[in-house]
Amino acid sequence: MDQVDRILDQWRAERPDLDVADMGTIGRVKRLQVQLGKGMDRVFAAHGLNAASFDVLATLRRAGPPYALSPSDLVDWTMVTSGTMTNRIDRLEKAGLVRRDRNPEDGRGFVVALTEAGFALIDAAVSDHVANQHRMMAPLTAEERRALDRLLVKWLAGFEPPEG
Amino acid sequence: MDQVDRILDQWRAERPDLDVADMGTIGRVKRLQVQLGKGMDRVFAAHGLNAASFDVLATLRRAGPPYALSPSDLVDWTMVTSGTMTNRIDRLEKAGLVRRDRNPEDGRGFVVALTEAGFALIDAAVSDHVANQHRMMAPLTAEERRALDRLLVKWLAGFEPPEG
DNA sequence: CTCATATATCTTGACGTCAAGATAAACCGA
DNA sequence: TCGGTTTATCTTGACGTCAAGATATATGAG
Repeated sequence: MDQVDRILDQWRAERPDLDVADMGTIGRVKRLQVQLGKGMDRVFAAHGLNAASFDVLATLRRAGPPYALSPSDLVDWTMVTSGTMTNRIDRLEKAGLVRRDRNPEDGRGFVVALTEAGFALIDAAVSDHVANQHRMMAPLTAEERRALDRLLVKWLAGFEPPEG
Repeated sequence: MDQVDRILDQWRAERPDLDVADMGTIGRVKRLQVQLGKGMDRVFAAHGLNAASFDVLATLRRAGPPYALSPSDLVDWTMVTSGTMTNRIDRLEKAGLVRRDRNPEDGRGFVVALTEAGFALIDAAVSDHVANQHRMMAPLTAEERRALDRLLVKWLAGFEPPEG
């Protein structure tokens, strides 16, 4: 009997006409996301980052050399709007973790590149981050994790059709 | 090969020392939450609500008669801070969907009560909401939904221990 | 009865986000 | 070459949220 069960019981008492089984599953996804977010924020904060700045630095890092992408590329990878990305880049630039260089191939735009400090910071942070994610999966066995991931892949495919 | 797989492939190429399987699962939870949130927002907007206002009205509605809770009770049910709840109540009060009545049992506080308009609105909205959630689960079979819910219950219990 | 402490709620200031629109440069057909 | 269209990026204004602290009332030990 967790908090979600208590909510469903209330609905069943007040609105017995509704089938709230799916509400429970979706509610648990929401609550898990909140808890996972808090857990990840702690690791980011230990490196002077937050989820937004980690997201950008990690995207640049895993893109490989020369660790530089246009703001549009970053928007495509990160599920945020262009206005949000402008803010994120502004903050990271002030912190000396990225640089804006004129895009030699398109005079309308820039490329955002990791600085040396940015590279060192994200490389250390992502190691801690992965260890932390591993700890947060502890309630599930290896087999359960595989089963869960398979179900999430199938569900997510209904919203973000896989390509290629 | 979905977007999460592409991200994991990048990490495996750039940082083969990291085991990123858990990152994939957690990333999928995040992306699902974003997609589910967008889907739910559309239904809320159709009733002139957003996720924040729906959350409060639904909590009051499912509490049963007299559809009134203290701000503290609302905070306990909704995973937000007291400051956030004050803002939410302010907006709902301006919209005429809830009322603040002095709490006869505790002069420090109030009870927040659904108005007639608030009751009618949330009762209609929640019916649409449940139907919408059902549609968003369409990618999974009934059996898969049960399996998924079971796994989420177990995982979430690691963060929010069940009581009673 | 009184005062120290606990509790309930609200206020303030800072973020991160989005939608919509502004700006500027590239591209392309005629 | 030139002007219209497309694209890349940034700006603006409005929200929702949180952390920390302020305010007001209740409670209880003496």
